[in-house]
Amino acid sequence: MSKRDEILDVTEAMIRLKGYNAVSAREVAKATGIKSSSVHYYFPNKTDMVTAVVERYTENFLQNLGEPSELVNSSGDKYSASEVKARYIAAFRHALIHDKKLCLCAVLGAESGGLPEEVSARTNVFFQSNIKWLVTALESTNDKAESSSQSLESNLKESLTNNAMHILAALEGAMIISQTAGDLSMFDRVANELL
Amino acid sequence: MSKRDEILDVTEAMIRLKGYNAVSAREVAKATGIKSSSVHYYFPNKTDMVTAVVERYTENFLQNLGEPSELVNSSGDKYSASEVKARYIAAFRHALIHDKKLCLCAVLGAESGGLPEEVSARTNVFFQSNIKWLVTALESTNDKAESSSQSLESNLKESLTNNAMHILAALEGAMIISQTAGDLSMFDRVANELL
DNA sequence: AATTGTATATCTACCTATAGATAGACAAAA
DNA sequence: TTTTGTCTATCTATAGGTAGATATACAATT
Repeated sequence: MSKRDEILDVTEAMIRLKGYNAVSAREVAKATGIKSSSVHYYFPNKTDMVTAVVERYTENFLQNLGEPSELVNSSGDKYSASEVKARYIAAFRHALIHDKKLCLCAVLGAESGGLPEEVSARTNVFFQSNIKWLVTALESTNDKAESSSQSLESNLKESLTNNAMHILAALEGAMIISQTAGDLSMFDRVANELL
Repeated sequence: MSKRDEILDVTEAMIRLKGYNAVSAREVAKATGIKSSSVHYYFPNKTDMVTAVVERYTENFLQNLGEPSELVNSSGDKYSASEVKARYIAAFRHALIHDKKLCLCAVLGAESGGLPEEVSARTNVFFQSNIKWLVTALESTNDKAESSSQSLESNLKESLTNNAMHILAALEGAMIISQTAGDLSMFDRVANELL
């Protein structure tokens, strides 16, 4: 792996644990075996560095979710709404249980009032593209009645969007609360309510 | 108001905007019209100061919610589950819309891996007492079937707890996402899904 | 083959600003 | 005359960032 990628890895991990302002170039440098001035060789300033981290995180996250249109289960059938949600939940669950860290954008979003604009803008892109993914994936299922009460065509998309926002919000919140409580099972209890 | 309370107010507001590590004694001092050494007169160190902020925030929040047993509507009837949830949502809505800030504990929870233990412990107390409040308030309503599918007595409480965690998580997440998006209406769209 | 040039990646050394905190003077109030 | 609240002055550590030396590798030039 390139040194640049190592730097991005370490920076991402540190932010996901402690937040933007708790991460310094010196710490990142120490963890990657170089000096802080060498970190500045790759990323002239902290804003650039964290912007790159958020962009990479968002790309990887969406790539891991896959194209909403290509979601088919083992029988080759289109996903049901429940299957879409389960797949989506699994992505967040992996971040929390496997990485033992929060979602990068939950952390940055919580600090967003004090971040460089470039960083908070990228954080928002993560949220918006997640909502879009969920809406698209849920739209292409058959059991559309699942999502809400309305059935007028014009309200269906809005209703799915509300549902998508709700799912994203609940998962981000559940990660924060269960991590703070030191009780990761709490995440699953919330996630089960969403299916 | 006492200088001590002014300091707590300013510190709380700053953390809710930018996070723990973006707040300094000097900034707090400037905003309260004193010098940073005078801040240390009231709070020997930052951990003490923020611990006091979180404790006060939690007390005020619970006090504002009121005793779960005393929740009665204008007709003098016990609250329905929907009314309990609406009341709970209103407390978070006030923080976001009126104060124009996130929930203190959403911010601190997101940074919890890098906080002094005293602070993260108090943050967890906020979450746990909120869950307890919600469970108690929902328990004392009549329409218990609302919350989930199980009906065995032993599972009822667990089911209510899951529901409470879910509501808390969704509200905390919704605050973060809508604040980052600069679109506070998103909060209401998520909140409506919870009723 | 030896030499030179250039890009890449790293270092040491340093600068300025700020963070958290302390010591001790001073003034007003109780 | 002790307590309360504030100040000035200062310390040490760290943050973010820059300048400029150095080393290495690879290519082009003679």
